[in-house]
Amino acid sequence: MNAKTLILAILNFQEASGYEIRKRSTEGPFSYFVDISFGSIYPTLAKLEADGLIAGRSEQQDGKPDRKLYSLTERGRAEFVKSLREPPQQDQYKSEFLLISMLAELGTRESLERAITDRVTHLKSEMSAIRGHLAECDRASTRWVAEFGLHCMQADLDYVEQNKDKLLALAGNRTALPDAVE
Amino acid sequence: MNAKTLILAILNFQEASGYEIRKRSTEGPFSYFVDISFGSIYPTLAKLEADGLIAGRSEQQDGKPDRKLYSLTERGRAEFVKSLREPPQQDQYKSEFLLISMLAELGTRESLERAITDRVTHLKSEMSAIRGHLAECDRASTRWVAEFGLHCMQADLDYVEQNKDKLLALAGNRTALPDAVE
DNA sequence: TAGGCCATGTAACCGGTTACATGATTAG
DNA sequence: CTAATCATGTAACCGGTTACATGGCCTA
Repeated sequence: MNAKTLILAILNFQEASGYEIRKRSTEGPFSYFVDISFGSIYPTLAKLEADGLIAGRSEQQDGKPDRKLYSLTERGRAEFVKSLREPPQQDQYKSEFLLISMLAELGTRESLERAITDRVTHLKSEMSAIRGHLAECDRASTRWVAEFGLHCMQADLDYVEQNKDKLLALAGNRTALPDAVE
Repeated sequence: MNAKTLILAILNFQEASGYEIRKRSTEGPFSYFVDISFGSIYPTLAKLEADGLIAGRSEQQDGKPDRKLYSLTERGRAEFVKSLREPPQQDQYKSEFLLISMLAELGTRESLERAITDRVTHLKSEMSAIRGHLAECDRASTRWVAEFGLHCMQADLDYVEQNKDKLLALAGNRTALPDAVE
């Protein structure tokens, strides 16, 4: 999942500036499975425009800086649709929390407790953000994805809350440590 | 989650060569939340050795090429344990499948059907791999993580299987497309 | 005999992040 | 008066991947 695809996806919905693209990639319904920063947005926009996949127009605003609104060209839309129909890459999932959990014996009760409560609060806030998107949007496919997210995060939350004591009990338990994972 | 942390985590369990580290990062119990390639393992091992966090020794094998086994030094273990006790980064999750789903109207029935069945088979094979690790390992924390993975993947699977028809029904439905996500 | 596994390593490249530069306006 | 929001962009850097080089052994 690269900047190009994400930008094309956002522009497929509506015209937007680099700044708005960033906002949507961090706050909107896309935010829970992608994320990009300014440093990759602006150069990618320039490249996509040079390639003729998007077109930009400048807009003056009063009280605010000028901005450059980009929209998909016909070619851009065609190419994007085509790419969407190809088999997707597998999901990427990276979790430092799970690494810490897998080595819970090396942690302290405090460090583990903190990691767990942080995870729980973070999950809950993500879920309420998604509920917010859900309330504002009635596109069936966006709803499908949002419900998916809620369902999976709820499962995550349930497991962590129901099993946190087991994990906490392992803190500092050095005797359980060495073993061949082979 | 970088190469350094993962390598240290693997070596914390036991001495290993670069080649074994790669295997464990793609096949072992770590595989479902991390992944690295040779191109980052070998240079990182060299750097960690230069920094005195790990120590390598060469071993001759008959019928097989020599290999270099690395193990944690005292300093390496101390630094690793310390880093484990710091609050972890939030999980990273990237999914092209969800992007495709969010734009299901632009897909074809075939492209969506394929994406779904690929996801389902992939999830099932990951889950059976985890069940395999579970059968071979009795470290409580590793089991905790494995059960967590199974629980979350099952939730993913359930949602997809129970709701795939809704998604499929949207394929090619252009009329439902334009809308402001605002 | 072809392909896969064992095993280490390098070089080119790439896709991204972080930090910086700039500057007006608005809300607290 | 300070901080945040709006807005665009660049440069340095970094962490990784892909592909290549090398080569012996084993299995189908």
